[in-house]
Amino acid sequence: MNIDKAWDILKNEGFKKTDKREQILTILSETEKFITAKDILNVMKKEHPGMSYDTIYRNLSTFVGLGILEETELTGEKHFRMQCEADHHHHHFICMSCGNIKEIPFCPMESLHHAIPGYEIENHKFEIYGNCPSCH
Amino acid sequence: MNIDKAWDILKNEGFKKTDKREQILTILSETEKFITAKDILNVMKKEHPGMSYDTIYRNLSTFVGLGILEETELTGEKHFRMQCEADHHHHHFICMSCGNIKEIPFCPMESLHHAIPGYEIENHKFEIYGNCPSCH
DNA sequence: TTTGTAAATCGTAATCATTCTTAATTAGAA
DNA sequence: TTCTAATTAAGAATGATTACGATTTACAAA
Repeated sequence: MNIDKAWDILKNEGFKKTDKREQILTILSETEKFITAKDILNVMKKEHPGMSYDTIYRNLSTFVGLGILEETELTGEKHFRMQCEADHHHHHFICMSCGNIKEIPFCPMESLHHAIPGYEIENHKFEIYGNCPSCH
Repeated sequence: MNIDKAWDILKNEGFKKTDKREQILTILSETEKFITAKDILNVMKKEHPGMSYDTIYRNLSTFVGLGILEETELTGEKHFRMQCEADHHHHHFICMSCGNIKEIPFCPMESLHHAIPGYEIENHKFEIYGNCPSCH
C-alpha cells in the first residue's frame, strides 16, 4: 500500500487530510518493519515538539480499521506497518534481529477448514519468528 | 499437566513448596481455559485478602519458564493455562464466547520448513479464534 | 528440635502502554 | 469568508505489569 492509495481510502470514508496523518503515513511507508506508536512519536517530535500520543494512537487505530495498516503484538507492544499490497492472503516471517519481514505465501487455514467441523472460524494468527538470512 | 508433575519440576529446579504456589496451580488445573493474573487474584483474595500481585506474576512467569504453563496474549492481556500433557506438538482453537480450547492436531510449520530456506526459525505462533459448536 | 539462611511474600510504589477528557484549533464544505 | 464537524493538544486517568524494601517462611543442617 502506498500513501496515495491510503488517501483514496481516507477521502472515500470522509476523513480529512491533515499534516499529522500525512506524516504518520510517510513514516510508515518508509519502512518494511513493524514499528510502535512510540517510534512514530519519536520521529514526529522533531518537527512538532508538542505532539500528542492521542493523535498517533487514534489515527493508527483508524488506519487499521480501514485496512491501511496491519497490526501485531510483539513483546507486549502493538506494532504497525503498511498493509501489504498483495491481493492474496498470506502471513509473515518476522526477523527478531533486524525486524524485517518476509512474506509467507502459505496459509495453514486452507487445509484446516475441514479438520474441525462445527467450529466457526472467525480469525486466525500465524506468525513465524527467527533470524533472516542476513542476520545469522 | 497435573499438579504433582508440576511439583516434580519445581522441586527438581530447587523451588520451594509454598501454599501460594499450590493454590495458583490448583486454580489453573481446575479449568481448561486461558485465565489472567487478575482471575487468579480474585479467587485467592477470598482466602488471603492481602495477596500481592507480585507473587502471582512472579510465579506465573516462573511456571511458564519451566514449561508448566503456557501463555498467550488475548485482547491485550496475558492469559495462562496448564501446559498440555500431549507429547506431540500442536495448536489451539480458542472459543471467543466461552473461552474453551480445542486442540488442533496439526502444525503448519511441518510443511513450511523447506519453503523459506536460509531463514532460521526460532518460534512460531498459530492460533485460531471463533465459536465452538456449543456457542453458535 | 532449633537455628541459620536463602527464597518467597507482602504492601505499595513505580512504570509503561494506551485511552480518555476538555478546550482549542483546523480542514473543507456551503 | 464563514460555519461546523472533525481533529488535535495537553495532560490526566486507567489498567496491566514490574520493582523494591521490609518481613516472613521453607527447609536443610546442626
